[in-house]
Amino acid sequence: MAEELLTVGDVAGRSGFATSAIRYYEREGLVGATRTAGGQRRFDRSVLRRLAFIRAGRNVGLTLDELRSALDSLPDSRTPTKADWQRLSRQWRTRLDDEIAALVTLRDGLDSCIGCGCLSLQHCRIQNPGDVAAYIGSGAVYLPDRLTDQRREDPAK
Amino acid sequence: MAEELLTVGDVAGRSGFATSAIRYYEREGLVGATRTAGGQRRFDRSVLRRLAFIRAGRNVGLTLDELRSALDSLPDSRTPTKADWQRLSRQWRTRLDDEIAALVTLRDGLDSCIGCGCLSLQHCRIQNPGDVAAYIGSGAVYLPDRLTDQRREDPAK
DNA sequence: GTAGAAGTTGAAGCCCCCTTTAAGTCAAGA
DNA sequence: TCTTGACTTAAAGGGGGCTTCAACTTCTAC
Repeated sequence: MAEELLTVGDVAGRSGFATSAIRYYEREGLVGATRTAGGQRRFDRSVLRRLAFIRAGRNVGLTLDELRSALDSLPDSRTPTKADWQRLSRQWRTRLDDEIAALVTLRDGLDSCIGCGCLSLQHCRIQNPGDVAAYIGSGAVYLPDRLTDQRREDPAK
Repeated sequence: MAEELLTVGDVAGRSGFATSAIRYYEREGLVGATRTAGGQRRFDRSVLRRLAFIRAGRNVGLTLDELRSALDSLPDSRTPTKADWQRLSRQWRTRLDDEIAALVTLRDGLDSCIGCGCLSLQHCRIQNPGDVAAYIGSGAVYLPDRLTDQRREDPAK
């Protein structure tokens, strides 16, 4: 018997993403799908791993663009191995380290602000955390709201 | 002679905010302004301190709603003192501590993920950082892009 | 064969925080 | 007085990441 394929609904149920999100990811080229004769999407199980990667990456603060690039770097010719996934997620560690360092710098600056109460536009470190910005670099960096929004949408509703 | 009042352009030059942002903040009730007979805004110098507070707060990740609430808690009857500003910004310290703790938890989870390469939807800690979400609470929490976007817009352009 | 659940599309909407644009009005120096 | 730069407004736009809607079509269990 052939491999069983999954519908969007199946994928939604197993991944925790809404069907609309999964369709959006397909449109955006983050996941692939075949079609039935009638035009409905059918997904290989391997999409679940990609979606797991996407969810984890979003939690770390990566944009869909970055995730697409990362996923595009996976080999076409063979099923990605554990080592492939490790290679991609290892970079996140650095990213988180940088974000943490940025926040610590900001907090330390804030401490001195609280002490002086100045909020000076010229001097206050919380006003001008240039070193923080430089540390972080130019990419979009943020602690994702997703983190505060962990309740997965109910697929039964 | 009476106190000199500032135009939006003056305020923009001194605060580093764009004039459009300052007008927006006035519409949203974060800062006040009087009007000339001709309908132009005139700002008291005290607006600069409020804007400094707003910029710092945005850097820490507060929304304009939260900043409005904070600013509304300042006494109407007298000029806010250093102690008033300190009271408000002291809360940010806790907030940053929480954000840092959340990121550290996430990073530690990621370490184990890199180790196992699983990205399991059921088990992976980076997939389900429920403890992190619980720690942070329900408010919107994020490391603002603003931090990565520190170059102030040129008021002369 | 058919009901009804689940799938399809494109377009529009949302949220937050502003920026941009268009079409004009005001203020201040020469 | 006149010129010119700065100001005014309402309305629309943008970006990221989806969600929602309307109006169908397809699939599957009975």
